[in-house]
Amino acid sequence: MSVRVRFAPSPTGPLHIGGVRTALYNYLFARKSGGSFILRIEDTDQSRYVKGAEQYITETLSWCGISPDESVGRGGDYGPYRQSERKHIYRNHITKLIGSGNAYYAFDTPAEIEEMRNRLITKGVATPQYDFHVRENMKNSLTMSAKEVSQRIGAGEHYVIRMLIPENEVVTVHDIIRGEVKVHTSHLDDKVLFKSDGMPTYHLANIVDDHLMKITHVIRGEEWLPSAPLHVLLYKAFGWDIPVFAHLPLILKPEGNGKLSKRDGDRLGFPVFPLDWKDPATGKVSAGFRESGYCKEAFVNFLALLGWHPESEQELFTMDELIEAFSLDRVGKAGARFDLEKAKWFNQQYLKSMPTEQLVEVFEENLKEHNIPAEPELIKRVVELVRDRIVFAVDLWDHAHYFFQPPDDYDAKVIKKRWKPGTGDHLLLVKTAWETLPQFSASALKQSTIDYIEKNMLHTGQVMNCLRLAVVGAAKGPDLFDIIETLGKEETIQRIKKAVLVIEEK
RNA sequence: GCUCCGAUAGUGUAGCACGGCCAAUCAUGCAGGACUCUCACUCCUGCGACUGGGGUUCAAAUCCCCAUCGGAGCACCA
Repeated sequence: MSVRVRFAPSPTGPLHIGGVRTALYNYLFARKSGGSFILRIEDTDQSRYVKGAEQYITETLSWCGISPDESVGRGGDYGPYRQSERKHIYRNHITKLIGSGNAYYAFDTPAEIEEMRNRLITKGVATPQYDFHVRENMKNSLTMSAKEVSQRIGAGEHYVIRMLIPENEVVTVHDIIRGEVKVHTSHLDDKVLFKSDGMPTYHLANIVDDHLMKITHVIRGEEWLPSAPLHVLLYKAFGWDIPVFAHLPLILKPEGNGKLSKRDGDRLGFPVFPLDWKDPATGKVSAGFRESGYCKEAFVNFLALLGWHPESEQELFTMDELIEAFSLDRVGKAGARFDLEKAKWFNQQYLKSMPTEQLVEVFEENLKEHNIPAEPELIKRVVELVRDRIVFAVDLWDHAHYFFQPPDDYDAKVIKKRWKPGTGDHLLLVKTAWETLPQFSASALKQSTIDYIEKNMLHTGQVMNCLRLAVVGAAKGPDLFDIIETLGKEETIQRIKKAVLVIEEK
């Protein structure tokens, strides 16, 4: 039987990176085993539906290179792939469950349930829930005649359908990552399977769809582990084969305790979403990795290693290499802490191997934004000079803007440390020496400068640092003579004259 | 509170199913150094961990028990 896995998000907001990782692991597992990866939209809760969320999910997966074999957009033999379009299917199946005595109608109002809970609490019951202790005392098809049940339903009375949890059993969940997880049914409650609005709950819809879509492995977040026993019971009640489970460890916030949340991103200033997300209600924008300058390869690579470790010590993976190396039994059990530094490191690694042309494209955009026209040759040259010192492609501007616009101020700290009486004169004399050079090349400039320094018994740093300050405005950047050669004779001379004038005046 | 899950350096982790090769891996981070006009890059060196307590054993990071700490779940949400 061929492997079939699914990613089944709810369109209630932007996909969180934990969700993206779940999708990624499903995808890797499917590809590795030559199986299929299905994208199913779980939109059974109309009240929580958020416009644009489904689109966001699709766009995220597409950005990451995670392409579903079957989905709303692509279609497939097991559609529809949106749960809201599968209502009738759930209806049919729940009827079977009632027929076999595994589920029952319940007419209790929310107030009545609340009252029941309060009663249990005063009796000292630790977990006041709708279960075998109380179901015989509630308003449901277990306690009333078939006639009364059909009368109530016929009269249009609101009702839900609940799972009848068997009383004294031990349910075993087989999980690739965690081994066997055993839970006694006395701790489970009679979960609602069908809501009074005519929609199934997650539990029912999920099991029915997974079975109908022939899902072989359920790979999902750890937050589902507690409800896995219920799901096993449901498969059994239907008489279906139970898929293999794999509950992925949580992604933890960078510092402190708890799982990573949207608020952490806002608070600490880093993205927790793959793409920018504009909340349709508030208009607030949450930052995404893509817009923050991460390349998709780095993002995927980073995510893959968040909770999974390959057999080798390899850290840099292409998607194909990930598929090759991935296996569920090497997914860790403990929560994986989100480490932004590591994410940056990945991005830097990918930036290094990125073709110059791609970086040039980014930088051309930057220049356009700043209304600076420039020759393609020059742009390329600049990108080559600074590309080693950036973490994000968008950093190019920070590291290269001075090639296109003269500094408008000079780093005060550097002035204080390096600029001595007489420095201005030296710079002007060096400049004069340069002007007589037959060629304005880095090597010639360097030779000429060294000659001057030696002849006047100066220290290298004394002159060089101030030259850099005059040309760049700060103590940073690539080789000074490369910068000057790139800038050209006229521009360099202008900048030195201006710098001496401005700094000596202070 | 109850149920379930987890715990190796600042962080991510390897090692744990089959106990000795573990004076514990790799990377990141940090510190120092080399290079150098500067910032980066690169290279070198260093820092730093088996949550605690019992037990089993000749031998425990690894197996067992307890404790502690942390997490998740406990809806007509998914």
